[in-house]
Amino acid sequence: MKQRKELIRDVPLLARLPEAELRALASQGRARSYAAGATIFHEGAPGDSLHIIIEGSVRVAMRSPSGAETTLAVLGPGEFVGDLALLDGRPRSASVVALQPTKTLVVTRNSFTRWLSERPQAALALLETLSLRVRRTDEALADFAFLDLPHRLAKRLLALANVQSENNPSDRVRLRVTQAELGSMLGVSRESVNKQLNFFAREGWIALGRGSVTLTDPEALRTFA
Amino acid sequence: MKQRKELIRDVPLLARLPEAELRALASQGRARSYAAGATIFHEGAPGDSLHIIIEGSVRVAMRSPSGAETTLAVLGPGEFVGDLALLDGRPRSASVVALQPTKTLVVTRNSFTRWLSERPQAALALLETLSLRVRRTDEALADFAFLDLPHRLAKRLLALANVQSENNPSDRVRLRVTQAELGSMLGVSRESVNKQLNFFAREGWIALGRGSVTLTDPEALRTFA
DNA sequence: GCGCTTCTATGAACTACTTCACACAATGGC
DNA sequence: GCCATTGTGTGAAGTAGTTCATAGAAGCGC
Repeated sequence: MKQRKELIRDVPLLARLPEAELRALASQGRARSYAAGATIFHEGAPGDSLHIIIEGSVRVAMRSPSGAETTLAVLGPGEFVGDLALLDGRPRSASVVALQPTKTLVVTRNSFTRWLSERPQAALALLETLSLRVRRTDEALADFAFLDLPHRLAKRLLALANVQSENNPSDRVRLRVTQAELGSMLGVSRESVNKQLNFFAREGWIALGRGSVTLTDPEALRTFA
Repeated sequence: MKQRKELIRDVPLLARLPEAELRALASQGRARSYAAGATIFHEGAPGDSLHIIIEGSVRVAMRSPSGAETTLAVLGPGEFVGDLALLDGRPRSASVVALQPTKTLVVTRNSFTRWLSERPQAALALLETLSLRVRRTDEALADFAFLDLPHRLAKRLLALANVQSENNPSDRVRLRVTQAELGSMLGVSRESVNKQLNFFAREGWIALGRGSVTLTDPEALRTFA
């Protein structure tokens, strides 16, 4: 019980709520575990639960009619997925798959909406979080409209580095991501990502490994993007 | 006074609130008028007000470093802009320009947040609206990643038709939009839009005019998209 | 009514991506 | 240790978009 409450503390959205309210939400949740590669929920399915990620990481993705996939986000501990279906009652807008063995805390719609309607402050915090999300997505949309692959890729690498090294401010950040994954995030082919990464590497801005990209000169990347 | 309250009734977001609460919000708002082409607010500016559109229409757009523009949305009476800056306290994420002579009802941050924090139901309704917005934007993002111009264009025409003919369910919808505007919505050049529209026209699905696109066979367009 | 501006139309040359084909390297299962 | 799988690297050919140039038509200001 103690542990769960502590974990929820890390959720940016909820971190500022009084302890008693945290305890109330935590007590409603049920822990679940997923193996690497397991699907937490499918795009289009009816949704009545919110997952707070306790451990591991997940990929949020949408599928095109023709079978291609685009990655909307990769989320880790302290973040949550499934809130949309909960708030507006519609089917899941995207699929969520565990990237590693992952533990989540599942909160059902009933307990969440009851909890939320009793706590105006939580609703305001959630509004703020959703606001930021709309901003980020709008920005991504603008990037798609304006920027070519080299610049989008540079931006994305820096964004990934930002997320990963929040507590570890070392200069050389090593991103664990494949070129195919980058392609699916950017809406381009794996080959194009490869060629562009090799260009960055020849400039000395990054170093490539199997399944990893290491930013050796983030500053140069930033001025490029 | 009566009139203002009636107008707010049309805002989808707020339409289900009890009358007394509507009156409370309306009494906080101040009417403002903008000429066609006037800027309501600028991307990057500090934002402390929400605009509810009473009359006319506005274009929400972001600008690239190199000066190009992308249109995120075109909104009409009953819709609102500026909510993000109000909810998360950040600068304006996009610029808003009046397309026609436009009247808005301006609500300041102070009165809005006070009003909102006293009304849990309103917060829930807003959460639902923002949820739907996140969904729409994510979908737009997926369209950018998956679809080529012909399909994106077809989809956009249908979406515009949907918005415009909510009350007018006639088959032949006439959209008042220039090809340059379509290009800025889709992130492609005006010329590409032109060529694709002409293809649709040759197929007999639409008819073109100066500053307008008329959907003559929406069904065919839909099966194409 | 005349001219200015906005909008549509179209072709030619260019570029940034795509798909396909293939080679090779590292890792994991057993 | 071997094989199957997953990931990277690269070139050739194709294509969907770009920019640039140029033209005409429609509306608007006065």
